[in-house]
Amino acid sequence: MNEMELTKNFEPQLLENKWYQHWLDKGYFKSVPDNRKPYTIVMPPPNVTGVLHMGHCLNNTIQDILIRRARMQGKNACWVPGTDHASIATEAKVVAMLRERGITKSSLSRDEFLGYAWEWKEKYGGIILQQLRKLGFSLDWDRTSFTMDKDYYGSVIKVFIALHKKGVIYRGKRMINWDVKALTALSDEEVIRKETKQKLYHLQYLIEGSNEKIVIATVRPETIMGDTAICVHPDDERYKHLHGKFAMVPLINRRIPIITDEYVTMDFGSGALKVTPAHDINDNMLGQKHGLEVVDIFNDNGTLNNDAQIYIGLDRFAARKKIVVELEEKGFLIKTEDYTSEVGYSERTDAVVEPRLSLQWWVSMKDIATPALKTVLEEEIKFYPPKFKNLYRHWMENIKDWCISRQLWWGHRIPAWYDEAGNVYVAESIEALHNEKPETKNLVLKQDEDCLDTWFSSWLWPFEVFKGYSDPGNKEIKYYYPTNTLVTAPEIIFFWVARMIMAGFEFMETKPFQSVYFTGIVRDKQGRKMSKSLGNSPDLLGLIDQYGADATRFGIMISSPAGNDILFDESALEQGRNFNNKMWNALKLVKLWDGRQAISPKPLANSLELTANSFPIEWFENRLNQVTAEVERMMLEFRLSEALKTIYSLIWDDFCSWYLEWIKPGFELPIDAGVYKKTISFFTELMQLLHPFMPFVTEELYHLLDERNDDLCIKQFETIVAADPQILEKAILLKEVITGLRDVRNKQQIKPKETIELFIHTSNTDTYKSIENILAKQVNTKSISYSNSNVAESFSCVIGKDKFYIKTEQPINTGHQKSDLLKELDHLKGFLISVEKKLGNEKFVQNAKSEVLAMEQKKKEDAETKIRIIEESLAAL
RNA sequence: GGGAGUUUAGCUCAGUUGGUUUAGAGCAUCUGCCUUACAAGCAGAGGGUCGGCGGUUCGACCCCGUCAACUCCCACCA
Repeated sequence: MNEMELTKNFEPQLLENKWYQHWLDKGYFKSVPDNRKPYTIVMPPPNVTGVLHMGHCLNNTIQDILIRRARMQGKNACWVPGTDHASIATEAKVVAMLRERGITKSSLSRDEFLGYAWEWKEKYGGIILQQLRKLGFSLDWDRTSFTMDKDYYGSVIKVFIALHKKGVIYRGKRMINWDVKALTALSDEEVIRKETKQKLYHLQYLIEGSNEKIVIATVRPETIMGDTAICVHPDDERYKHLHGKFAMVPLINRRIPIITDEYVTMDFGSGALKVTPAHDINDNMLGQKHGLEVVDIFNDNGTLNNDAQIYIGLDRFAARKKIVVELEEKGFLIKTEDYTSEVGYSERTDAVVEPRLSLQWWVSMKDIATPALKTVLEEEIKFYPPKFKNLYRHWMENIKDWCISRQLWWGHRIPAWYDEAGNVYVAESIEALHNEKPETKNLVLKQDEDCLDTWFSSWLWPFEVFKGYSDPGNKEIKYYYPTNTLVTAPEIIFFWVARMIMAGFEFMETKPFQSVYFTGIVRDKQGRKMSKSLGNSPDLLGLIDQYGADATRFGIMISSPAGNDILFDESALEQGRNFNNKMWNALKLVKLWDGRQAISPKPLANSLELTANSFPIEWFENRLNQVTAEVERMMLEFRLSEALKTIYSLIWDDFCSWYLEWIKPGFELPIDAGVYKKTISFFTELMQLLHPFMPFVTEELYHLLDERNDDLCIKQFETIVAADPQILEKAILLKEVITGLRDVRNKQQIKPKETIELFIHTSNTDTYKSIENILAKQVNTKSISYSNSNVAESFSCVIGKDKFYIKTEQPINTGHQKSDLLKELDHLKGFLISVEKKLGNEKFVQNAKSEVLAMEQKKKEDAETKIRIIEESLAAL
């Protein structure tokens, strides 16, 4: 390859498509069971309605890093993609799409509607999966699953039946959260509670048979028509004389009893509570306890019904306004105050959720939660970061039954049939029912209109993508399950993570995954969560176009320590792009030397004789070993962003800034062939280490570095070799000396091109001799010599325990030198005092470990030596 | 109301069972450089009494208590 062909900067766009297609063509991402150890991740299925956003990018980049690394470590890596049918979200999209075409859902039959829905799904449902390819994700696309695939659908139904048979699923009339916009029940988890400014209205109800009035406080005056009691605390002296009496509901004059219950807080409002069992969870509980009548005054869509008697057909909030006016006119409203409380909103439609009494299907959770709680507490499933364990435990210990029926068509239809007498029959299909119970053949049966909560299908995801329930004991489920790591957002720990663990134990008799990595939530610079409604999500595809996929992956990973929220800042992507460029330019430098190689005078590898030339190689080899081991440790603890930082610094600082500069031959001089070869091999190893994080640029450079007959993507890591600490220490000294001398040059304003004469006063001449040529090049000396006495007319400085004299043409600014030395002396003396104090402390000497003691002793001696050298320098000035 | 978390350089964060020279990185800032890969760069530098107070310890960024600020989760105060 001719260096002229290499562009000035790295240009990712074309390469990315090229390499992704190449990887696919080679089938690198495909997995079939074999003799290797499996490493399995099931991707959290995005909604079919979804488009790529930051959350997906973060989430899936993490998974891709884990999967790619596992693949390169010789494991059979299997990453399963798929989508979730997202019942309520998709149905809302389809309804909106139909509305644009002038079609209402109610004008369609169920089958017609589902026809449109499938059409929509086929057209838009794959968009997000296509977008994921842009980021280079190494998913096994042949395994793409969908929660409404035929077999998957069948399994969901079978699971329902199995749980129903066990009595875990039941039908019950309970208070549910009703979404008046989507016209469906919601689970508690789908309700978002938000602080909402409201008014607290104080209303007076007339006591029957007297002129006395009782005052209650409410934020929902429109529900007074559903009142069936007033409740006071039994000990409340103010109301004792009213016990057992009746009050009249304003405007409609219904006679309701005054009851007592300790539930009532005496010092809130007036201490009297209106009880509306149909429209409030607590009131309902009170109603049940006291046998109160239930008057439901709302229609499904949140308008008032006939039982409300007044304002029939009006929306609840419109009715509230009018009722307040009327109550005021008629003297029932005595006070209004501002009041803030939490109001529930539908996660999907943002409508204010209406508590409502309704007949729904439920999953009894207590029993199935038990093993799922235990497995996390005992860390058979490990959470990263561990703080989520507590959250999980708290929820699981207080778990409530799960409402799983939704009044929607898009989803898994509940396999229950009703006869005309209202009896319920649960079976896989009408045919199955007839077979099981032949007597049902003569009945007129109607299937339940509702479908199941989306999460009732996605809780089967980790095993059903391998057909673990529909085809139990098959080869794939045995091989891939339990999966290794689940990577997901903490927001869905209850929706999904907890339920998957329950399903794992319930249906597969074992956990679904070994560990769960909770990512942070992506926020904007102001710390706000990224959301569609705020419009603060950046255009991810635009960013990929602008910076490249690798830079995007880099940017998002470098700023996301496990479990911490990440503040998205485009400058991180810039850093990623610059990193690409840095590596690209390093490649250009190395390629410049290709064809300009000189034969190595002696073999470098395994050479026992350390020549000055071989030190950079010796060092980098060890440094590489050291970092490789560090990265491995970090990866095992899921400290991905730290691992990336470490590799970044290894490449940028150690390789580019130090190593390449050290081996760089003089202007237009040839490079030692052995050094060249080693450099290519280091570069290759660096690319391999980085590859899981930034797959495209590394693959490209891998191929540009040398002729290859394989791809980096599947190149196996070598076993980790221990690093030699002595060589590493020597390099640290060398770097320190170079930096220190450059600092002197800078401060003395010695021009970069001007050479200096360097004299070293050291007890360790051999060490310096072996790295002399590097030192000479790096600080631009014309000579290096060793001297144990002061060098006249020179500038001196102390680095480590050695003293350096610099002679230059320039006049020396001793003022600078003096103040620097004094500053350092000050610091050292302070330090020495603290160390001496420690060593003078008898208790320290008695209690501290011997290593610690020895170290303190050494600190003291070192400090004393340095102080002596500096004082000498000062005296010589 | 209950629970959890956070507080370290101007900003974003590391700091792995309390002792490796009185704290590290990236970004930003300052100084000098178009030096034979890279100005999207190179070489250097400055910047922190680790939120406040108290305690345990020979020794605390790290453990305990307390106060303050912020964040999140859960919960039925109308």
